[in-house]
Amino acid sequence: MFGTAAVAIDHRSAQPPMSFAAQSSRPGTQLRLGKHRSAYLAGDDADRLFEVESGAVMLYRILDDGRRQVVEVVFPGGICGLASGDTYASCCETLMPSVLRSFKKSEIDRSDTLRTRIGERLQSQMSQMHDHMVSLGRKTAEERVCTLLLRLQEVEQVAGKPECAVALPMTRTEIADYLGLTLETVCRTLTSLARRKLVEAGSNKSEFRVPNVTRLRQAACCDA
Amino acid sequence: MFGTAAVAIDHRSAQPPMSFAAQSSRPGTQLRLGKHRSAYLAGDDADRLFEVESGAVMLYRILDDGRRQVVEVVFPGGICGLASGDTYASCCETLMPSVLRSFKKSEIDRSDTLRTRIGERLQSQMSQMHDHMVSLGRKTAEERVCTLLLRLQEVEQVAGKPECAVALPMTRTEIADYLGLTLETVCRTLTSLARRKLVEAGSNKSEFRVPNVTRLRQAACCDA
DNA sequence: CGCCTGTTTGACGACAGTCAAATTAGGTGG
DNA sequence: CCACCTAATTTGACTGTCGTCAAACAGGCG
Repeated sequence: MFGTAAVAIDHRSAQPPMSFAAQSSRPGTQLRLGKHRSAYLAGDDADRLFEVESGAVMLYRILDDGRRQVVEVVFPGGICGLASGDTYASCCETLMPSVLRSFKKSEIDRSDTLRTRIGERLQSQMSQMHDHMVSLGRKTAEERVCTLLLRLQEVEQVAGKPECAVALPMTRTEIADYLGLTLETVCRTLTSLARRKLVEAGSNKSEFRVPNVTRLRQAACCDA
Repeated sequence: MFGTAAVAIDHRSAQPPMSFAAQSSRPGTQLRLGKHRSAYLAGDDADRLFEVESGAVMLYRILDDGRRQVVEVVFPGGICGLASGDTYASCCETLMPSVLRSFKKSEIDRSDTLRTRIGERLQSQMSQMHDHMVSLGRKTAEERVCTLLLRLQEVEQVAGKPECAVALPMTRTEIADYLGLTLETVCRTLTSLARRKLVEAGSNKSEFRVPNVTRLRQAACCDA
């Protein structure tokens, strides 16, 4: 279903200007991708690991009948490209123009620093995956959407944007496939949240303001 | 909600006889636990990592209102006890009498071999978590149950039991909390599978035979 | 034997999915 | 700049799967 033919995909698409600190001094090679580009597809030879430097990517799997589940959304600092076999089990696609740093498996085996760094990152990603499984298994549609909004808000805070605006760097379909819902349910839920002033629609369809984080947190049923 | 008081829990309960190869030569300390015992609880000081040597454990989180989600089921060879903060975010409980090997964080930092070994394990666990998120987000009740049965069957195969019998080392409630369903739905689904001869009830309520793995795989909608 | 826990089955309801149509946004070319 | 086209989003009506509530049943142990 996902052949290695896909490797041909666009490893140097048109790219907005971006600058990064200390990028030349780091190991690995940089990979700049436009919006909605694949870094790799399920079935590709899993010879590389990636660190997201800027932007965001999603990892997803697709069932034979077309159902899709986004299993991870990875922001700067996060790792993707892990595989237990010798091919990737998931596809990796950018949500926005992104820069990835790619490391050969052999390169990693040789570097202690790299392995340690990756190990640390994986711990926090595992924890986030656990959170997300709670969402998928036990939360209502509204709670899932609120949980995602809070997560995105947190990411922006960390990135140094202290505003209460939250950018949704995903289409409704992508959100739905991440939250285990349909796009219609995501729409309805966002509308409902807006009607009840838990969020306020921004200028853009992919931007919201959160007037009261505490109230949103309650609606998300977050213990975290 | 989950205080460290719980540390008092039963770290030396009655134990059936078990023997392990080369256990004395390995680092870390052994922890023998009876059925339904906690190795740690959410909120406990996260100073240790565990490897399951025999038996099986589940990791779960509980929401304030009591909803529970089992986020991982870990079989021999698997790792648990990872934490991104300084306390565990999940609870770890045995599904059956089990032996864990526990390592101090400091012990791991000092050992390359240990870190490498753990890293490898984590890759396959991440992959299984991805699989499970597909179940939770996109599969029907029946597909989830079939997927779990297949997974358990695989585990038994690896453990060297080439029979077609599958032991369910979990109560219906635990299965439900793992699959994001209710125990009633799990019951009904198992009954339905049995009626349609996709599984055959064993002597024990917690044992099934799988007459035709291929048919079960189709019912599980597995691409893997 | 009786109690307790776990499992099974049934009746009913609700939350989210499906199907469909309307509306909006974004991008392209004249 | 505007018209047009396509993709994305929103909303509505209806359906179905699974959850809820409840009761019966089975098994293990004192």
